[in-house]
Amino acid sequence: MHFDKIIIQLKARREMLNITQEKLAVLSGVGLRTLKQFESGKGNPTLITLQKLTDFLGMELVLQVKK
Amino acid sequence: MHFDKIIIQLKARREMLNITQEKLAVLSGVGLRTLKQFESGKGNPTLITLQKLTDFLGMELVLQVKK
DNA sequence: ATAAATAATGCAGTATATGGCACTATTGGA
DNA sequence: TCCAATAGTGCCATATACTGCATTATTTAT
Repeated sequence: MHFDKIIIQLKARREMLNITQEKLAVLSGVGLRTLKQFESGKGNPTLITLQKLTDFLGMELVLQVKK
Repeated sequence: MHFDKIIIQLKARREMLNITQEKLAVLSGVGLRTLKQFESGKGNPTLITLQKLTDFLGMELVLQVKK
């Protein structure tokens, strides 16, 4: 997939915080099905969906020029 | 909007490279209408759409822990 | 001031993301 | 090994992103 890195990072962060997919889904306001699809590499979330997740996890999406 | 920053950065990068929306749309493989909606603050692009744009612009979306 | 280039918007069809539910698969601990 | 918790998947309805086309608005250069 194109965004393996983002998936892995988000998953790692969630696990580091000891939060299940179910909790993250509820607390971030993202559907459980949507989160599952994203974390398992299927799915193509919208920016808003992604931001709901990263917000709750204390993360942010940053756009930067490739070096 | 939630992602003003990303929009501004992308737009700035496009203009710095002297590329019109039309060219960027064609060359990145994103529909012109989609790009316009995004840059004008309407719209909620998917990750794939966003990556088509950032790829062409030599940029990348990075996920990081907020400080 | 005018013309040309570029950007924004309305409309509408198609594709797909979202989300719930039920079920299966996998993982982790006793 | 067995059970409970967690994660993955199929189905499917609804919402919405993606897109082209035509049109209008705005910006830029002459």
